[in-house]
Amino acid sequence: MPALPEPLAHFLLPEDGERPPKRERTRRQLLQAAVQVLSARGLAGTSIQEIARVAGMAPGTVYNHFRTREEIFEALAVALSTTLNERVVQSYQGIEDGAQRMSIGMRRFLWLGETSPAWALLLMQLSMAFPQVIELIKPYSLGDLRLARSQGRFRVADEEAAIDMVFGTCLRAMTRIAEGEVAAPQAYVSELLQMVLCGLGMAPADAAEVMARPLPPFALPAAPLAARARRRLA
Amino acid sequence: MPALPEPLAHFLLPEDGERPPKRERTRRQLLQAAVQVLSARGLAGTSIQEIARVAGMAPGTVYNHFRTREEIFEALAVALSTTLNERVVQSYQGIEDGAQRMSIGMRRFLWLGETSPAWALLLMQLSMAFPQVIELIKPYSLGDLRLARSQGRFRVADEEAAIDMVFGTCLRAMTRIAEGEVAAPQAYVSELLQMVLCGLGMAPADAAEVMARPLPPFALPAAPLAARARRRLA
Amino acid sequence: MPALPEPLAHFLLPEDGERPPKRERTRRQLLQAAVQVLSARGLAGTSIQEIARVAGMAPGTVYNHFRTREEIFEALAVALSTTLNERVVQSYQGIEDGAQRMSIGMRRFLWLGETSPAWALLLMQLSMAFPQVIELIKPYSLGDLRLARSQGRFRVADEEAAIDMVFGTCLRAMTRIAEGEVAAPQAYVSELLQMVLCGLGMAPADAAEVMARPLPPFALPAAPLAARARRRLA
Amino acid sequence: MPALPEPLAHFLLPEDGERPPKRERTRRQLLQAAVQVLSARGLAGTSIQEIARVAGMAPGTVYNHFRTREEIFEALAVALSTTLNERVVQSYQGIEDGAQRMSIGMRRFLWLGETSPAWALLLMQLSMAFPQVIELIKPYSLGDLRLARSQGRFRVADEEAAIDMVFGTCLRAMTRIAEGEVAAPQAYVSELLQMVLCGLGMAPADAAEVMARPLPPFALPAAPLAARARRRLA
DNA sequence: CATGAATGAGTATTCATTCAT
DNA sequence: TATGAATGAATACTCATTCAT
Repeated sequence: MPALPEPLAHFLLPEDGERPPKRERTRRQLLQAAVQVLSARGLAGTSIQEIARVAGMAPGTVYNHFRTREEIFEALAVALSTTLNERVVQSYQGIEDGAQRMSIGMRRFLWLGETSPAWALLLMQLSMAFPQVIELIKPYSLGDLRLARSQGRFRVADEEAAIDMVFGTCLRAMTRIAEGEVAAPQAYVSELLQMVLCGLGMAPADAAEVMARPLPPFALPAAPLAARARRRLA
Repeated sequence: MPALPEPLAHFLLPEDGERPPKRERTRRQLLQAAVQVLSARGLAGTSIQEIARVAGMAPGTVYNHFRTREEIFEALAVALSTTLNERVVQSYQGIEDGAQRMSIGMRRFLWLGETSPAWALLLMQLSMAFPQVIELIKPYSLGDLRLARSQGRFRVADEEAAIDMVFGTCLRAMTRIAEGEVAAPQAYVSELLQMVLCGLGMAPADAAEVMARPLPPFALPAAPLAARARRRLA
Repeated sequence: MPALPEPLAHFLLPEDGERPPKRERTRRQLLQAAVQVLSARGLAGTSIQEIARVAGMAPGTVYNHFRTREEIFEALAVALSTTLNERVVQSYQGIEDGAQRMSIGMRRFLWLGETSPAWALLLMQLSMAFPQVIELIKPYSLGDLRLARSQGRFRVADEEAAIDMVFGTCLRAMTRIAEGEVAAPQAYVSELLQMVLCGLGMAPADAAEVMARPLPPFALPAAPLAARARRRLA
Repeated sequence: MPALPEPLAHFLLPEDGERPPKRERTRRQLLQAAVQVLSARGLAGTSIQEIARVAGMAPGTVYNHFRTREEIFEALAVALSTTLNERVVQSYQGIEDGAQRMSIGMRRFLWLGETSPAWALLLMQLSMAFPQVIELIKPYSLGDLRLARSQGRFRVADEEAAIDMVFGTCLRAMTRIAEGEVAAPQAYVSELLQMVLCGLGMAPADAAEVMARPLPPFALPAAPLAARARRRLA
């Protein structure tokens, strides 16, 4: 399975210089194995025994970390969604324009479909089975939506409907991109998101201007304090 | 399982006055049973044996009509999608305005989520597993989109992206409505589709006006000639 | 399936100019279909439904002709064995030397393995499941064996053992030839049967001499009287 | 199922004083159960579920030891053939005369048909489905054949044909004996093998002399060193 | 904690046979 | 006689989960 783009790649790996306790290490190995099998076989086709086999462990071991088959997938769904979320939000930390913040979120999301189709499809699979995947992202989108509205950038009558349009469009577009059905993803994304922004009440010119701004880089998170301290000593 | 609204209810039933041959009758009973089980247990949880049991038949009988487990679901997906499609298109037969045609399609679709949540969720399940469900509808949407564009009602740069926004939004909205997560579906649908129409390039006022027009009735299809003739004789 | 050599080919076909009643014709079609399926799938893998399908009939029809699955195979076994037997015996009708008669029987048998491997393997399959295949041939072999003994050509202490050596050797050799494991069947058969004849008490020189005599032609049977009569009228 | 004669009986049992690990014990229990069911129902009629039932285990357990239905039968075929082979070869270890070695092999083989008909028939069944059964024995027979030839005892033109006569005759004779069709097996075997030896080029008197020599005892193998040591300590 | 053998209910699918038409 | 839809028991194989070691 092709690696995730850097800022996401480590969501299952120990932080730099970090050496998590064995229990945690085993758990991550299992989740990594689950990713592999899920990508290859799909949710329904993924068995505990194969996850264990891929992780190089005995089937029984899985149950020392997860009470149930479902629990593995759910843990994975939450971890993946949370990490993606964190990184995206962090990438537009300094930006004040609600419309731009939201456009960045959507662009980053669709960018994942283009650069890591396997991961994107995995995320889609999990989002269907585990609503948390989306529920975890929603608050951030809603925050940006309200910000943009208060700034007079969006003109939205029904927040709920707006969020549904945003997520519905992005989920579908991500799938189509990841499945290789979109010939020129860059242009496609640009046009698609301009339409969405217009739907949210922006004038076409403003939407185009927002989409023309550069996408801020997608950085690694600052290492947690403890890890940073340890690294300094080494 | 609550009945489908009238114009759809008969997609598995014999036409009025029709008495299909036994083979066809059994096939429909099986599909009906499949609907029940699918709704209750979900795609992955639906076994051939339970379909047979619900249909009051032996497991082997299923294989006189479908070569494979998949084939049942696929047949159901296609039948459901096709019927819905036919009825919707028929309901706006006389209407010339592309924007209105498209808005009617979307409204009718979401209306199904409201009036027949179980059926709507079934359709969603099937649409994930069988792309045909959507591919069968696409050409009609695309036709209306182009019509509206040629009439100067829509201003769309990328047809593909536009279609994805339409379908993505409607699929997600339909699910949320069917799952009862939307408090006031009427208003929600109105606002949602106005946003979509704006995204497709309409001015807010025009979008509002289109959405204000009445939804044409959803009629039973004219019976096929042969059936009508037979009925007249009876 | 490659045709059987002429004198055997017609064991499932109507005699020349013959037009058997429909019942008989259907029965033969079923047996022919059974041959095809058996050759392709083996005894255990042959289903009634496929025989019917290959014969272009409904499964139920089979049961108008055979009470049971077994019965088809048995009928086929007996028919095939009987026909082969008849033709072989007929081919050495005029020959008086018991040793030669027996050698001809064995040669003809192995010749089938070489010229019609598929049929030979079918015959082997059937002979394992239906002892009749062999029991039908035995009396003829035994007759020839006794003749040769009374002529002082064979020196055999135990008839039963002799017959078992003959059949055991021929059955195994036929299989190996039919499966293509024998590089030079002609020489192989010659050496093999010389050994068998020596085992039956002949001197090597006599055995060689018998095997050097030409194999009499394998002719079509004289048509049965009734058929001949009918043909003359036509 | 009647026990196998001693030297063969243990091919599924732990060596004396041995206590194999659990996995191995279970595997042998499964093979033993397979023997029972195969003998009673035949190859085609033997189901995994019945093997498991007879072994007192759950059906799934079988698949922890054999990947496939076939694999059980094959494992059994190989184990049975190998053990028989080993014991026979060992029983004529010190004998130098190739003709005698070969005659002992054949006699022992047919003796199994007489003393353990059920096992013999099982072996026949397996030998039809799994050529390995015979292929494993062939090299030894071929070795003896060549030895006898080099000693001037056999006069054989075609090794391949000779081996086929030997195996063909023995397989058929074994079946007939095991099925109780032979009234006086001792005499029968003696006459049969004299014929075979004559076929291989011996003079009748020599063949009779070889067959008159006593059959060497059929001993248990020397226990492996480790096992012997352990036993001494106990 | 990790192991991995064992479990046993569950699954899709096949197929000989019956029987109403 | 032929049909072919229906039957329903049978079967190989899977897999989440348990538990003794």
